[in-house]
Amino acid sequence: MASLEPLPPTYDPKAVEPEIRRCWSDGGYFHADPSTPSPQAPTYVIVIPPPNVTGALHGGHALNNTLQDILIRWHRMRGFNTLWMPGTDHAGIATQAVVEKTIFEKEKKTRHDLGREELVRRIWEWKEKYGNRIIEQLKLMGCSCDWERTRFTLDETCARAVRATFFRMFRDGLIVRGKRLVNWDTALQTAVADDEVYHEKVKGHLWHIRYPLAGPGFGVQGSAPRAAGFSPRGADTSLNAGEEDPSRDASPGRDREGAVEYLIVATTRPETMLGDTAVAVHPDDERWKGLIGRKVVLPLTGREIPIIADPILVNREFGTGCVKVTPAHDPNDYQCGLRHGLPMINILTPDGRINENGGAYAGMDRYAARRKIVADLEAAGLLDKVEDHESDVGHSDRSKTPIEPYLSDQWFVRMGDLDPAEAGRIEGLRGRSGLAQLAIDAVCTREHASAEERKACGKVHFFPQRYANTYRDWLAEKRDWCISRQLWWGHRIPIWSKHCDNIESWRDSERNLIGDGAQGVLSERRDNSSPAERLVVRFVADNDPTSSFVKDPPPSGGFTAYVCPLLEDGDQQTDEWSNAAFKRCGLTQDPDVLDTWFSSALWPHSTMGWPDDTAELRKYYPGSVLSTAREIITLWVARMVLTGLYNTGQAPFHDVYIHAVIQDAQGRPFKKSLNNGFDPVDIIEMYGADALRFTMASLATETQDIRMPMKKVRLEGGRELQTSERFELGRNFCNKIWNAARFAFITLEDSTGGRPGSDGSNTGGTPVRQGPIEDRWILSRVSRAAVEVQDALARFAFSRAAGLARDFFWDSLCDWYLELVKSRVREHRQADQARAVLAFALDQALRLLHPFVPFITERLWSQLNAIAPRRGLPGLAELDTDSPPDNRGHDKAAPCRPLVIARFPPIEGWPKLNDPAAERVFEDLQTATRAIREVRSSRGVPPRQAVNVVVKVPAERVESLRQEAHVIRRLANVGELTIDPRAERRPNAATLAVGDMQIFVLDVIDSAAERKRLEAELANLDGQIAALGGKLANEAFVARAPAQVVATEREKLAAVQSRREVVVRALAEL
RNA sequence: GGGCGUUUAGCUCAGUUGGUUAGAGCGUACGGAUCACACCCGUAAGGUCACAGGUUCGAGUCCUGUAACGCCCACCA
Repeated sequence: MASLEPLPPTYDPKAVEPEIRRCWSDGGYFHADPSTPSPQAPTYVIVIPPPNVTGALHGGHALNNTLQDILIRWHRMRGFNTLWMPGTDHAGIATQAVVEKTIFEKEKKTRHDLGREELVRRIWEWKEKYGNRIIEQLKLMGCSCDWERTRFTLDETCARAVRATFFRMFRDGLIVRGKRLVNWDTALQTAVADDEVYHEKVKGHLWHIRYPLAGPGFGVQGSAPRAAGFSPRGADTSLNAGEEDPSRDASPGRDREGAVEYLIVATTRPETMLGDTAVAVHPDDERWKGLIGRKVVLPLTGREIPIIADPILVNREFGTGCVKVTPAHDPNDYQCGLRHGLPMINILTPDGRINENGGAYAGMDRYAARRKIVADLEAAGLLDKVEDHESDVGHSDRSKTPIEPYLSDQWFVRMGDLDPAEAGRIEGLRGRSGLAQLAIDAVCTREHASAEERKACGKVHFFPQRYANTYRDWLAEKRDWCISRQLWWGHRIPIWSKHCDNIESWRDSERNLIGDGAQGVLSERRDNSSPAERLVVRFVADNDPTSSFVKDPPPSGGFTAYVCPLLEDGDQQTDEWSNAAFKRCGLTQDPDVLDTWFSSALWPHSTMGWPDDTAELRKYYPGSVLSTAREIITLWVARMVLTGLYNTGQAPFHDVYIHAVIQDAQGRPFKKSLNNGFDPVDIIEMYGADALRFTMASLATETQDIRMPMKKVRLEGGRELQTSERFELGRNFCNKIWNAARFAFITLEDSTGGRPGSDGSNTGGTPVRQGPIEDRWILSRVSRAAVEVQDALARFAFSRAAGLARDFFWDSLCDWYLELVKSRVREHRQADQARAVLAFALDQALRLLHPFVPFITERLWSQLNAIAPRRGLPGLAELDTDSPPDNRGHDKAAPCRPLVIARFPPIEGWPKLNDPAAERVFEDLQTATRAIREVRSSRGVPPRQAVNVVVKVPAERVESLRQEAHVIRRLANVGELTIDPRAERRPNAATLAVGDMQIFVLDVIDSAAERKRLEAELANLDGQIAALGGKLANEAFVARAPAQVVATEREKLAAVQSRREVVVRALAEL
């Protein structure tokens, strides 16, 4: 690094960032080693929420990864063995859809044209080509992940953990097979997740259909022909159903004698009636009470279906109070069907046509069938009426076509409570009743006052704490987790199955499978584990309607055998290898893949090499913090806790930090479709990575939303992009840091007595404690800033931490201290000590700021090392820069450690530098300075023109104030400054009363303006006196408020009153 | 429908167990090409803390209710 070239006056991130990135990368500073720096060093670990491999960096990533990097860099500098584990997620459907789309656009081929193997190959190809984009973007941001460890949820390390977990869960009876309604995309012929379904209002109709009652003795005679539904006589019998009948609504479906002839049900999807298996009414509904248990004839099919009572499904007030029940095609009906043990008739083919269960309508597209059915019902006189109806219809986000609820076989993880005996046998449940309970009990929902208490509690803590409830409430439902997806991109479900007509045919396969002969599939394994430890077989009897797994094959009748092997020593060919082996036994692998969240759930331990007992797992698991968005508390966080406990016995992290969601000015979340977000790479291009990061940190308050007004700008090249003025906050601050450092470098180099530190006594021989007040003050501020910033970070109060660091740097260091150093250096007044203090303060500031703005601070650090290599304060604050880096340092050749691994200011600050008295006095000086400036400004005194000032202070402070007078003189541009305990106001002087001082600014008088100013001040003081006096006159206050508070109020009143006297006198003399 | 959050200066937000006449950044106004920085420096103006009750000696802060906005979850025959 060419450190000593003069720095340009404006910080140029583009000139600095690539060089710094290379320096960090070459030095390997982000790499974590389980045994370095020392076995005793505490560990700090964050696993990155793996971004979607198809993804590009967006605002949410910029925020979340900035915050994680701040935590990581902070702890690395504190000497922790620090690991930030990076990686990407294969993101099942999202990735497959993207690749399918590009293939279709280029080659007009669907995945069915390509076939499974070829499509998966193409997706891998695509992933290798484009899958690192987001990683590269994270590097641009300066994220200090251990890139050597970068994982992918579909790589072999993760795949082994997936297979091992599935095997264990299957063995423990926690993975089961079942029917389930999925959101079926008939265009893509795949199930899509709930969150991939969007709802759209669609104008449709509500068809009211008559279901005639079945059985003898009901309604009019001749119900049998009507029951067939097709009979024209069906129409004849509905005598009173015409629109002209005013009594119809009051007693629909009754004949002239009031006997019930038919029930009317309403539906938006008439074709689903082909799969109806009941009509439900409310049990307390007087209209239909007597019919419960009878049957109706399903029109068009002639099937008889029961009338059942269901208070959950039926809303008495809605429509006729009768509901058709189609368990295979509606989620509510499905639940109802389960409650009543109803048959479930699937009427659809995967591509959305009516299947063989649809009788005459089989083979028709569902919408064609709908039209035909409506026409047939009308012809049969069974269509009561048709209403316009607007309803929310679920659409697939991928194909934009309407979703069909579709009943299919799926795999589930059981979340609920198990039979106690069963639960007790499962080691992974650690004595809990079930997986959901295991995860619920791991999280603390109580408030803890301190970090120590939290640690003692031993559970996972959420920040902000309220999100613990979101987590717990969702888990408390204990709904089974559907883990199968009808996709090709993902972890294939490690289950091979075979249907057997009888037990003998199974015995053959079994011999092949686990026989001890050479032909036994699993004998190819290297280890000596017994078959039971590496192979689990479960059976489902053909005649079991619940499809429950049993351990032994049914002695009679057909059944399906499900085989789950533990394939943990495989390689990338595992699927091919095992498929071939099992094929020889007549077994075929389940075509589905696992839910993406199944592998994400294992991320904190799979990335560390579990199920092997690796050094990484021992050192870096469990992690310290998980930082993520609230929308995946349930999908991801809960499942990580659950699998972490189940597999390892330990929750995967101690704290969960939930960051806010960035929204636009209208409060809408950033969405691609709205194009209301920003591209962090654009922001880095325009303002620099540090500006992006500092702004992000400043925004990270505890609220759940962050609003970010965006605006469009057009670059010189004509490209249009979205940005926000708020990033100027970060850019301006970086420029300030840059220039303050430039000034410091000039000052430090300009030393006639050699650079500070060159002789080892870098305070110029002057004990800092006796120097000018600004030295003691800024050093005390350095110490306090170190404490306060770290205190805020420890509470995940990023905005506060950034604000404190900024205030310290800009307000204290730049606006006050540097301004005072200027005159000292120029006047050679204790200049060496000023340089020493300046070098120390800048050193500490760069360290403190590094986690927020790493690039600029690292660059300036190298310059500071060259100019002032030794900058500790002997006896007061020793620094690691004062001695050469130890042998464990990463970069032995460098004269100084790079900032990225330099020591952070101590968490307890620098106790020997704390000087509250100096801070108090300096505050008074600041107040006096500001007061004089105000007078100058309001009188229009030109900045260059000095004013003369007389200050009256109590006699005991005269000496000390005379020593400190340079602060006021310099910063308020005061010429003659007289300090006199007996000073009197002079004519033409403006009068100020601050603290215990009276300040007279001479020869600036403008009677009218002065009167106005004094009167305003008087009004202000009177207001305060009224408030304080009223409070103290209140007997209840004096009696009940703490004595301390009362005493403070009395002191305040006295001080304000004495200031008032000064003002009154000045007014009188005017 | 269930849960959660927000409402403080023109804008975006702080305000730490209740205790000065409520703060910051941006924006605005005035002054400043002073040898670190105009992406800067100095100064100022700007607030019935959404509304209505209550608790308290004392409420931006705690409680109840109302309103508006927003997020998550569930559901809509």
